[in-house]
Amino acid sequence: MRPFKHPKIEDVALEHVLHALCDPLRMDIVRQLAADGEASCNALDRGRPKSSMSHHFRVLRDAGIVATRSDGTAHMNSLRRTDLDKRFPGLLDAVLLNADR
Amino acid sequence: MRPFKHPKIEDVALEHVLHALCDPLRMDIVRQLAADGEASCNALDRGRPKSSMSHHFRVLRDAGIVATRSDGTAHMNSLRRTDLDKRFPGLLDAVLLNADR
DNA sequence: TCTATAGTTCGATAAATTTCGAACAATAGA
DNA sequence: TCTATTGTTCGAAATTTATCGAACTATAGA
Repeated sequence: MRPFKHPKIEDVALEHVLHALCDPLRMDIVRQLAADGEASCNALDRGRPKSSMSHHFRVLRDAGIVATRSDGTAHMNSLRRTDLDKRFPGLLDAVLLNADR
Repeated sequence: MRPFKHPKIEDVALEHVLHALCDPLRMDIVRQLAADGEASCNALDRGRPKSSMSHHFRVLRDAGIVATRSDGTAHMNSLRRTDLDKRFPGLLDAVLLNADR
Protein backbone atom coordinates (compact mmCIF):
# COMPACT_ATOMS: atom_id res chain seq x y z
CA MET A 1 0.00 0.00 0.00
CA ARG A 2 1.34 3.34 -0.97
CA PRO A 3 1.95 5.78 1.86
CA PHE A 4 -0.81 8.17 2.81
CA LYS A 5 -0.89 11.73 1.68
CA HIS A 6 -0.36 14.03 4.62
CA PRO A 7 -0.64 17.72 3.80
CA LYS A 8 2.12 20.09 4.79
CA ILE A 9 0.86 21.76 7.91
CA GLU A 10 1.32 25.18 6.30
CA ASP A 11 -1.22 24.18 3.66
CA VAL A 12 -3.92 23.45 6.20
CA ALA A 13 -6.47 26.19 6.79
CA LEU A 14 -8.14 26.78 10.11
CA GLU A 15 -11.52 26.05 8.58
CA HIS A 16 -10.34 22.59 7.52
CA VAL A 17 -9.41 21.80 11.09
CA LEU A 18 -12.66 23.13 12.52
CA HIS A 19 -14.69 21.26 9.96
CA ALA A 20 -12.90 18.01 10.71
CA LEU A 21 -13.55 18.48 14.41
CA CYS A 22 -17.22 19.41 14.22
CA ASP A 23 -18.26 15.80 13.70
CA PRO A 24 -18.93 13.92 16.96
CA LEU A 25 -17.33 10.71 15.76
CA ARG A 26 -14.18 12.42 14.58
CA MET A 27 -13.96 14.49 17.73
CA ASP A 28 -14.22 11.29 19.69
CA ILE A 29 -11.34 9.79 17.74
CA VAL A 30 -9.20 12.85 18.38
CA ARG A 31 -10.05 12.72 22.06
CA GLN A 32 -9.03 9.10 22.30
CA LEU A 33 -5.83 9.62 20.36
CA ALA A 34 -4.94 12.47 22.69
CA ALA A 35 -5.53 10.25 25.70
CA ASP A 36 -4.05 6.99 24.47
CA GLY A 37 -1.54 8.02 21.83
CA GLU A 38 -1.23 5.92 18.72
CA ALA A 39 -4.08 3.58 17.82
CA SER A 40 -5.15 1.47 14.87
CA CYS A 41 -8.25 2.27 12.84
CA ASN A 42 -9.67 -0.96 14.14
CA ALA A 43 -9.24 0.12 17.75
CA LEU A 44 -11.02 3.40 17.07
CA ASP A 45 -14.13 2.31 15.28
CA ARG A 46 -17.45 2.57 17.11
CA GLY A 47 -19.10 -0.43 15.59
CA ARG A 48 -19.25 1.50 12.34
CA PRO A 49 -18.39 -0.15 9.06
CA LYS A 50 -14.77 0.00 7.99
CA SER A 51 -15.66 2.11 4.98
CA SER A 52 -17.21 4.78 7.17
CA MET A 53 -14.18 4.87 9.41
CA SER A 54 -11.90 5.05 6.42
CA HIS A 55 -13.78 8.14 5.32
CA HIS A 56 -13.44 9.85 8.70
CA PHE A 57 -9.75 9.07 8.98
CA ARG A 58 -9.21 10.59 5.58
CA VAL A 59 -10.98 13.78 6.66
CA LEU A 60 -8.78 13.95 9.74
CA ARG A 61 -5.65 13.32 7.68
CA ASP A 62 -6.59 15.89 5.07
CA ALA A 63 -7.12 18.43 7.83
CA GLY A 64 -3.58 17.82 9.11
CA ILE A 65 -4.87 16.53 12.41
CA VAL A 66 -3.93 12.88 12.19
CA ALA A 67 -0.91 11.05 10.81
CA THR A 68 -1.25 7.47 9.66
CA ARG A 69 1.51 4.93 9.20
CA SER A 70 1.39 1.32 8.13
CA ASP A 71 2.42 -1.36 10.55
CA GLY A 72 1.84 -4.73 9.03
CA THR A 73 -1.79 -4.88 8.02
CA ALA A 74 -2.73 -2.27 10.57
CA HIS A 75 -2.80 1.47 10.07
CA MET A 76 -1.65 3.31 13.12
CA ASN A 77 -2.98 6.81 13.74
CA SER A 78 -1.64 9.56 15.90
CA LEU A 79 -2.20 13.27 16.41
CA ARG A 80 0.11 15.72 14.66
CA ARG A 81 0.39 17.69 17.86
CA THR A 82 3.70 19.37 17.18
CA ASP A 83 2.67 20.42 13.71
CA LEU A 84 -0.72 21.65 14.86
CA ASP A 85 0.74 23.58 17.78
CA LYS A 86 3.16 25.27 15.45
CA ARG A 87 0.54 26.20 12.88
CA PHE A 88 -2.36 26.98 15.23
CA PRO A 89 -0.90 27.81 18.63
CA GLY A 90 -3.24 26.98 21.47
CA LEU A 91 -6.00 25.59 19.29
CA LEU A 92 -5.64 21.89 19.93
CA ASP A 93 -5.13 22.43 23.64
CA ALA A 94 -8.28 24.51 23.84
CA VAL A 95 -10.27 21.96 21.89
CA LEU A 96 -9.05 19.05 23.98
CA LEU A 97 -9.64 20.96 27.19
CA ASN A 98 -13.27 21.35 26.16
CA ALA A 99 -13.72 18.13 24.25
CA ASP A 100 -16.10 16.72 26.82
CA ARG A 101 -18.62 19.56 26.53
CA MET B 1 -40.16 41.93 16.39
CA ARG B 2 -39.90 39.43 19.15
CA PRO B 3 -36.47 39.06 20.76
CA PHE B 4 -34.10 36.49 19.40
CA LYS B 5 -33.62 33.15 21.00
CA HIS B 6 -30.17 32.94 22.50
CA PRO B 7 -29.31 29.55 23.96
CA LYS B 8 -28.02 29.29 27.49
CA ILE B 9 -24.30 28.91 27.11
CA GLU B 10 -24.41 25.69 29.13
CA ASP B 11 -26.62 24.18 26.47
CA VAL B 12 -24.13 24.82 23.71
CA ALA B 13 -21.94 21.87 22.71
CA LEU B 14 -18.40 22.26 21.47
CA GLU B 15 -19.37 20.72 18.15
CA HIS B 16 -21.99 23.42 17.60
CA VAL B 17 -19.34 26.08 18.01
CA LEU B 18 -16.86 24.36 15.74
CA HIS B 19 -19.50 23.79 13.10
CA ALA B 20 -20.54 27.42 13.17
CA LEU B 21 -16.94 28.50 12.76
CA CYS B 22 -15.96 26.17 9.95
CA ASP B 23 -17.71 28.31 7.36
CA PRO B 24 -15.47 31.01 5.87
CA LEU B 25 -18.18 33.64 5.79
CA ARG B 26 -19.18 33.05 9.40
CA MET B 27 -15.57 33.00 10.51
CA ASP B 28 -15.11 36.30 8.76
CA ILE B 29 -18.05 37.77 10.64
CA VAL B 30 -16.64 36.58 13.95
CA ARG B 31 -13.28 38.03 13.09
CA GLN B 32 -14.78 41.39 12.30
CA LEU B 33 -16.95 41.42 15.41
CA ALA B 34 -13.87 40.65 17.49
CA ALA B 35 -12.02 43.52 15.89
CA ASP B 36 -14.74 46.13 15.71
CA GLY B 37 -17.19 45.17 18.44
CA GLU B 38 -20.88 45.47 17.79
CA ALA B 39 -22.07 45.69 14.19
CA SER B 40 -25.32 45.51 12.28
CA CYS B 41 -26.15 42.66 9.93
CA ASN B 42 -26.05 45.19 7.17
CA ALA B 43 -22.49 46.20 8.00
CA LEU B 44 -21.36 42.58 7.96
CA ASP B 45 -22.78 41.30 4.69
CA ARG B 46 -20.37 40.59 1.87
CA GLY B 47 -22.64 41.52 -0.97
CA ARG B 48 -24.67 38.44 -0.16
CA PRO B 49 -28.45 38.57 -0.11
CA LYS B 50 -30.05 39.47 3.17
CA SER B 51 -31.68 36.07 3.44
CA SER B 52 -28.30 34.35 3.26
CA MET B 53 -26.88 36.58 5.94
CA SER B 54 -29.91 36.01 8.11
CA HIS B 55 -29.24 32.29 7.90
CA HIS B 56 -25.61 32.66 8.93
CA PHE B 57 -26.43 34.93 11.84
CA ARG B 58 -28.91 32.40 13.05
CA VAL B 59 -26.29 29.66 12.95
CA LEU B 60 -23.95 31.87 14.94
CA ARG B 61 -26.67 32.73 17.46
CA ASP B 62 -27.72 29.09 17.85
CA ALA B 63 -24.11 28.17 18.52
CA GLY B 64 -23.94 30.70 21.34
CA ILE B 65 -21.30 32.72 19.55
CA VAL B 66 -23.20 35.86 18.71
CA ALA B 67 -25.82 37.91 20.54
CA THR B 68 -28.25 40.03 18.60
CA ARG B 69 -30.28 42.96 19.89
CA SER B 70 -32.68 45.22 18.11
CA ASP B 71 -31.87 48.88 17.73
CA GLY B 72 -34.48 50.60 15.67
CA THR B 73 -34.72 48.73 12.41
CA ALA B 74 -31.19 47.45 12.73
CA HIS B 75 -30.06 44.28 14.44
CA MET B 76 -26.83 44.73 16.28
CA ASN B 77 -24.57 41.73 16.71
CA SER B 78 -21.78 41.14 19.16
CA LEU B 79 -19.65 38.25 20.36
CA ARG B 80 -20.67 36.47 23.55
CA ARG B 81 -17.07 36.52 24.69
CA THR B 82 -17.67 36.29 28.41
CA ASP B 83 -20.10 33.41 28.03
CA LEU B 84 -17.87 31.58 25.59
CA ASP B 85 -14.79 32.03 27.74
CA LYS B 86 -16.65 30.64 30.70
CA ARG B 87 -18.00 27.64 28.84
CA PHE B 88 -15.00 26.89 26.60
CA PRO B 89 -11.93 28.43 28.23
CA GLY B 90 -9.28 29.41 25.74
CA LEU B 91 -11.23 28.35 22.68
CA LEU B 92 -12.28 31.69 21.27
CA ASP B 93 -8.86 33.20 21.94
CA ALA B 94 -7.18 30.35 20.12
CA VAL B 95 -9.56 30.61 17.19
CA LEU B 96 -9.17 34.37 16.90
CA LEU B 97 -5.41 34.11 17.24
CA ASN B 98 -5.41 31.84 14.22
CA ALA B 99 -8.36 33.27 12.36
CA ASP B 100 -6.17 34.59 9.55
CA ARG B 101 -4.74 31.18 8.63
C1' DT C 1 0.50 -20.64 -1.67
C1' DC C 2 -3.61 -20.29 0.99
C1' DT C 3 -6.13 -17.87 4.40
C1' DA C 4 -7.23 -14.48 7.76
C1' DT C 5 -6.83 -9.72 9.09
C1' DA C 6 -6.96 -4.70 8.28
C1' DG C 7 -8.21 -1.03 5.45
C1' DT C 8 -9.22 1.35 0.99
C1' DT C 9 -11.99 2.51 -2.97
C1' DC C 10 -16.22 2.66 -5.47
C1' DG C 11 -21.03 3.57 -6.06
C1' DA C 12 -25.40 4.61 -4.50
C1' DT C 13 -28.58 6.65 -1.23
C1' DA C 14 -29.81 9.62 2.46
C1' DA C 15 -29.35 13.68 5.10
C1' DA C 16 -27.77 18.20 6.08
C1' DT C 17 -26.17 22.81 4.40
C1' DT C 18 -25.86 26.66 1.53
C1' DT C 19 -27.81 29.88 -1.48
C1' DC C 20 -31.09 33.14 -3.07
C1' DG C 21 -35.49 35.27 -4.58
C1' DA C 22 -40.02 36.55 -3.03
C1' DA C 23 -43.13 37.74 0.38
C1' DC C 24 -43.61 39.40 4.93
C1' DA C 25 -42.78 42.19 9.56
C1' DA C 26 -41.08 45.95 12.32
C1' DT C 27 -39.33 50.48 13.06
C1' DA C 28 -38.11 55.43 12.02
C1' DG C 29 -39.03 59.63 9.92
C1' DA C 30 -41.38 62.78 6.79
C1' DT D 1 -50.23 57.52 7.36
C1' DC D 2 -46.93 56.66 3.70
C1' DT D 3 -42.42 55.25 2.57
C1' DA D 4 -37.77 53.75 3.07
C1' DT D 5 -34.72 50.88 5.68
C1' DT D 6 -33.52 46.45 7.98
C1' DG D 7 -34.06 41.93 8.60
C1' DT D 8 -36.80 37.50 8.94
C1' DT D 9 -39.27 33.58 7.06
C1' DC D 10 -40.54 30.51 3.45
C1' DG D 11 -39.67 27.46 -0.34
C1' DA D 12 -36.92 25.48 -3.81
C1' DA D 13 -32.59 24.21 -6.04
C1' DA D 14 -27.76 23.10 -5.71
C1' DT D 15 -23.96 21.43 -3.19
C1' DT D 16 -21.74 18.89 0.30
C1' DT D 17 -21.40 15.31 3.65
C1' DA D 18 -22.35 10.95 5.88
C1' DT D 19 -23.37 6.17 5.61
C1' DC D 20 -22.78 1.58 4.26
C1' DG D 21 -22.36 -2.69 1.35
C1' DA D 22 -19.49 -4.85 -2.08
C1' DA D 23 -15.34 -5.50 -4.34
C1' DC D 24 -10.57 -4.91 -4.02
C1' DT D 25 -5.49 -4.43 -2.07
C1' DA D 26 -1.84 -5.42 1.04
C1' DT D 27 0.47 -7.86 4.68
C1' DA D 28 1.38 -11.67 8.01
C1' DG D 29 1.56 -16.29 9.14
C1' DA D 30 0.62 -21.18 8.65
